[in-house]
Amino acid sequence: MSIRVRFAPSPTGPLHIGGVRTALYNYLLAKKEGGTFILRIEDTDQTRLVPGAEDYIKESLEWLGLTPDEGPGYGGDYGPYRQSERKGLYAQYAQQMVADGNAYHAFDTPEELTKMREEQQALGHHSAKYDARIRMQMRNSLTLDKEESDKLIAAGEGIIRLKMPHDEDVSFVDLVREKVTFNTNQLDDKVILKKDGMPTYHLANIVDDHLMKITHVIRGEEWLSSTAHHVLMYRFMGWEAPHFTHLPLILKPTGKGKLSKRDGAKFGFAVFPMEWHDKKEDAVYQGFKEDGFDPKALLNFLVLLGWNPGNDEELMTVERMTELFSLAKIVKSGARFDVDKCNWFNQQYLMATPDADLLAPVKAVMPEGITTEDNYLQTVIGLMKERVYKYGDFYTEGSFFFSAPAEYDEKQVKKRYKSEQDEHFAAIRTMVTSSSESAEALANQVKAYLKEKELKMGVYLPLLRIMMCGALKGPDLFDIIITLGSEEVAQRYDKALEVFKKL
RNA sequence: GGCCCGUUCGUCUAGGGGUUAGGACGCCAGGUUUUCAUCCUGGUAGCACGGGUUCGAAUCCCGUACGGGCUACCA
Repeated sequence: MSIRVRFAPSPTGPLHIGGVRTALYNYLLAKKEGGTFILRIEDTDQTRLVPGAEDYIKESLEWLGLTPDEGPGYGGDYGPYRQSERKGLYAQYAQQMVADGNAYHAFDTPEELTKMREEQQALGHHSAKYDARIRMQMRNSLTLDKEESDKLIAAGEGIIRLKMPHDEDVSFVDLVREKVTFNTNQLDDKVILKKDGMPTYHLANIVDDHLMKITHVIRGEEWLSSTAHHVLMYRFMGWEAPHFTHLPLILKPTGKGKLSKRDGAKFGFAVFPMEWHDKKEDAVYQGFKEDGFDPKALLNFLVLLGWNPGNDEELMTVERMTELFSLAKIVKSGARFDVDKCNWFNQQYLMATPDADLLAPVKAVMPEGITTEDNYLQTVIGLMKERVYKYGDFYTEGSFFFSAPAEYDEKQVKKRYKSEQDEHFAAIRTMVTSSSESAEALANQVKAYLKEKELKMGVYLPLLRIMMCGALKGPDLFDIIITLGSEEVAQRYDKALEVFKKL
């Protein structure tokens, strides 16, 4: 049987980086096994829907290259792929479970539920569950007489809850954790069909996974605790359950807890694939795309956060990941998000990408008002690419390619500059402002002069660099001079010397 | 609180009864460079703790501690 996996996000906001990794693992398994990667939108909670979130998810997946084989807008024989459009499908299964005695109608109001929880809390039961012990004290089709209950159901009142069997161990195999067991006495009677007729996650999930012939469920660890409910429902329906794999969570770089939406701003990096404008909060969350990451680098970093190929390979294309991927090698424990390593991956990709291919993404993140010839920018890219991490760094780290230095490293200038050197500077100026055939030729010319006059390279060259760049950093000095062009070099030269004299 | 899952360098991880506990990021030092970066070489640093089992435990078992998740008519 062909493998079918799904990535099933809820369109309640932007796609979190943990979700990206979940999508990636699903994608990799599908591709490795020649299976199908499905996108399913889990929008059963109408109150939490966020406009634009679904489009954001799809755009993000496409930017990352994780394009679904089936899904809303992608076609497929098992649609619709949006749960809200499948609304009519779910009730019959809930009703079947009721008919079989595995579920029941409940009529408790939210107030009654709150009251029950408060009472239980007062009795010393922490976060009381609607379970076997409690259900006989509540208003439902199990406690009310049939006539009354039927009347309420006919009036469209109530919801449907799963009826947990008494004291039964429910086990399932998690492909990374092996056997996991829950006792039904610890499990609550989960709501499966809501007042508005929508299913909850639990029902929608098993119905759709079954109908869509999903073979492997790969999802975050937050679902591990409710998997016993799902397993039980498959059993109630007489359906074969898919294989389960629960992924360890991605944790904050430091401190406690899982990586959250706000950690991006807190630690200074993106936690979303693309920029997200939160209208409700009137806030903008940064994205890896806008931050200047190569999606391939992001994926490479993410794939290793919770999985390894079993050897020392780290730099991998998606094709290579696909070859090597295996659920068995997924790690059990949570992984901290390490910004440094993420940057390092991007740098590796940057260095391996031809300059011409970098042109477009670098232009895309250039600040407004900065316009350059493509040829010029490509030269800058070539010179700068092994000293930057992200696309935006070409501008910030290589600012001297776009405007003359506004200030100079005073300390370094004072250490080296003396006005007696002016005669030599005049001579060097002539060399660097006349056209040279190459950086190498110019370098030889200047160095020959310094040697002839018995001057120190360690004094003149750094000063020359500071004239051009403002500081002791950047690519080869003579490459910079050639790239800048004699006119610009002359201007910077004169301006800098003037400043040097006053220091 | 209850239930479930987990714990190897600071971080990501390999190893899964006998290893000098391996790699990568970071960091440090040296080399290369006029500088920064790249690159090369070297270094730093780890099996949470306590009991078992065993000739022998990082590895198996139990407990403790710590971390994580769940505990909604959210997903």
